[in-house]
Amino acid sequence: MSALFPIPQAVDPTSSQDTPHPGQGRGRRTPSPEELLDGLNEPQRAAVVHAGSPLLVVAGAGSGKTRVLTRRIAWLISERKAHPGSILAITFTNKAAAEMRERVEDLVGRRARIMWVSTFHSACVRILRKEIDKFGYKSSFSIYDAADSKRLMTLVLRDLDLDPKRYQPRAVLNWVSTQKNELVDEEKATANAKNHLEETYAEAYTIYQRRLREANALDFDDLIMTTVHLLQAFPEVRETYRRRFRHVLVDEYQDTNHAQYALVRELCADEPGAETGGADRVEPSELMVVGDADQSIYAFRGANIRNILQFEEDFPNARSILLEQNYRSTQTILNAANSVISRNKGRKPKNLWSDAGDGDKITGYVADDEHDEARFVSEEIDKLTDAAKAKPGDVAVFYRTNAQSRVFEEVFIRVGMPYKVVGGVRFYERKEVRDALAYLRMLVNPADEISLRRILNVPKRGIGDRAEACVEALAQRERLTFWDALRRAEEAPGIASRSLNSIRAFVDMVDELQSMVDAGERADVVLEQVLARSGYLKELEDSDDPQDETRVENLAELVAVAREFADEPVSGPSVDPADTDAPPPGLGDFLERVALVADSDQIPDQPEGGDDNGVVTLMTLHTAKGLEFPVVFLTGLEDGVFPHMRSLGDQTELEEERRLAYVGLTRARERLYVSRAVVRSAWGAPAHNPASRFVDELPVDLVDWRRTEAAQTSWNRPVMPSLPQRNAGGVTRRFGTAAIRADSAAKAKGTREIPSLDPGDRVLHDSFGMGTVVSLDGAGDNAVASIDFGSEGVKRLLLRYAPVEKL
DNA sequence: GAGAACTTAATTTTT
DNA sequence: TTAAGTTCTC
Repeated sequence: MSALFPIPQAVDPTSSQDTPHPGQGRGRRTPSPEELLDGLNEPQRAAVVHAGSPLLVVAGAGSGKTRVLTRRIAWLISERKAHPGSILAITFTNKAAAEMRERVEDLVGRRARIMWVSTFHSACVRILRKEIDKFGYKSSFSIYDAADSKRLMTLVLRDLDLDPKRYQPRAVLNWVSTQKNELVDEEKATANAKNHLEETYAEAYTIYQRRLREANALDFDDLIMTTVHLLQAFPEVRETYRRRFRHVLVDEYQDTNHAQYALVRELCADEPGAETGGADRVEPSELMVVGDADQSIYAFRGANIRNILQFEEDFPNARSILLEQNYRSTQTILNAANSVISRNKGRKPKNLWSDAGDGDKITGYVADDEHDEARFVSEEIDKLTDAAKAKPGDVAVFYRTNAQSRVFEEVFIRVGMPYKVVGGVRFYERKEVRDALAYLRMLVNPADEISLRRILNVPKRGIGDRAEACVEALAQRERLTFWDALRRAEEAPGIASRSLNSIRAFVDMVDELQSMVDAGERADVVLEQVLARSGYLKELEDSDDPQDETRVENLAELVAVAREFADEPVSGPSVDPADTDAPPPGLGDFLERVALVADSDQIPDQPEGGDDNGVVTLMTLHTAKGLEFPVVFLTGLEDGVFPHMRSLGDQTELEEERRLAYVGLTRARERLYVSRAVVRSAWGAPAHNPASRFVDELPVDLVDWRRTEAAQTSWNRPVMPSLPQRNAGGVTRRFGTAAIRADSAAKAKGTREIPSLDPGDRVLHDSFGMGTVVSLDGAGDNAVASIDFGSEGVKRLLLRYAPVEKL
């Protein structure tokens, strides 16, 4: 757990090409123009030197877009004399940001440090910390992650007395998130509501926002939306940032949502008429966006491919540059990827090519089950390492969902293969880590009710539900924050005197800790004091639950992370050197950093030669975006797994899955493996999945099948009246004891019965909410219903699996 | 108020 | 299968 933070370090092996003078990058270098263009092809050079109009770089996988971005920034500073502080570069992850900063620094020296290179979210936080007082927030606002948001929404829904079955926090939050990504605030959402469901959602949205505000907190989506609103509401603020950022560069533009697009526009768009044409008029900033529509894989969280497809319309007289030469993979791998992605409709044709030669064929393997598949992968890695063809650190294993990592872990542990799972149950989502952070957040921002109530009785200190409810009642009656109500708990009617004593002790402890924070104490010291004084650590240490041992270790790790942070030089990424009044990084800065880390920020840095052979990296396909590995295993290629079951009935979603496959295939440099399991256990019972359609889309002559389904013994194969059809939801369960068990379990639950539906019926779906049946196809197990879920759109659902209930 | 025992729901992807 | 949430019991 050492790479939780983007510690600047070259990871991409190709980065060495960009550091021709190692050790010399610290000073104030002035590279020659030739040096900055060295090794670039024509279109790449054009992108680096382009000046003036908005620029779209369509960068196919592995076409060197990161090089183009870093060289361009260096070019701006070095050749066009741009002030580094006038550059805003947006990347997808913190890690990518740190890498980019490092590489530019290698080219032009330390002055590059004051560029803003960050994610959208970090950049917005930075702006908001400075400006959000204009909206009545305090600059110490908390950032709520998904779990905090869910907790808060649960409270809101409870307050509204809504049936928790009908209105699940997740579903409501998804809806709210969509609104925010579209820059629809709670008032507009209320006005837009077209039916009862939307009215209810809008009401929840309104109260949710009110409580966020009372807690002086913003959720992830608020960070972007509020920044846009700020720039729109205060023209002088907007002018400040427009004048400041003369160069805006956005990476992964295909994954931006509407709010992010609007933010870019606020900063960069030319605006006829807004100014009177006087001397005050600010020339629009230079904008460059880089992306690849074929790698757009975040539509589910609001990303809008239209942003990249219609860039030329959005920004008149924009120029486009296409990068098609791939410097990463063999031609075999590229042909496979091209073949798959070409099945998507309505895409701009693009053909990646490489002069790296054909290389090895793709290796295919059909496993009996997921254990067999994992064993195959591990044995294959063994063979490669024994033959010195690869080191564990060269290898990545990809899968569609995090749950699939378990089998690989089991096998890898058994055979002693070093590995690291990226993502999954993340460090910062562990209970003990979240508890510790909740303490810290509530110290910095006592209005943060969610954090405060999370730890109010953790460890147990005799402040139970009863007492908590009394305090909350007091808070609501007196219009106090929960914390202020706690301080005046003796006024709460009906509160037990025993609870009152506990509350007093708690308040005293918090007061003491808060005075430490106010005194500017280091984050790690505060954290240690929190763990000690709250008794949290002691409770874990005294426990005989073996799980609690690892919890203690995780907390020690968190303290170490805090210490590392506190020891950082003052010019950390979140401190603006241009701000002379910027205080040294404190607890608040630490929490901010922690709130914005992503899975991909923890990808292990590959060792630079030496004896260390690195570790195999396991991750989801989504996390793999932007990375590359000499050896890639693409696993679980089964219809229902990948493409995921929920995408099978929907053309748009299926195309997104296909883009995901394209991303996965193009991560490989030399060797690519594709595998699937005939039988895979999914929540208890084994399921029999047909081959992924993406396998069929690979050119046959490119794949060398090490083992095929025909190699299975006959009793292992499905003996079914109708063999699995390649249709929407071609997922079949095998007959046999397991299937019977699954069926009886389903019956016992009473929800897995296939509902008999007719067009016009009203239904309730677990995540889409209420809908109306439009039409039905098929019968029995294969029955598929088209259901209109209003704002969620019309979905085709396989009734056998879809969590729908007839109303 | 706390812990045990039970039920139930969820399994897509994440800044 | 597992985790999280709810109810029950002391």
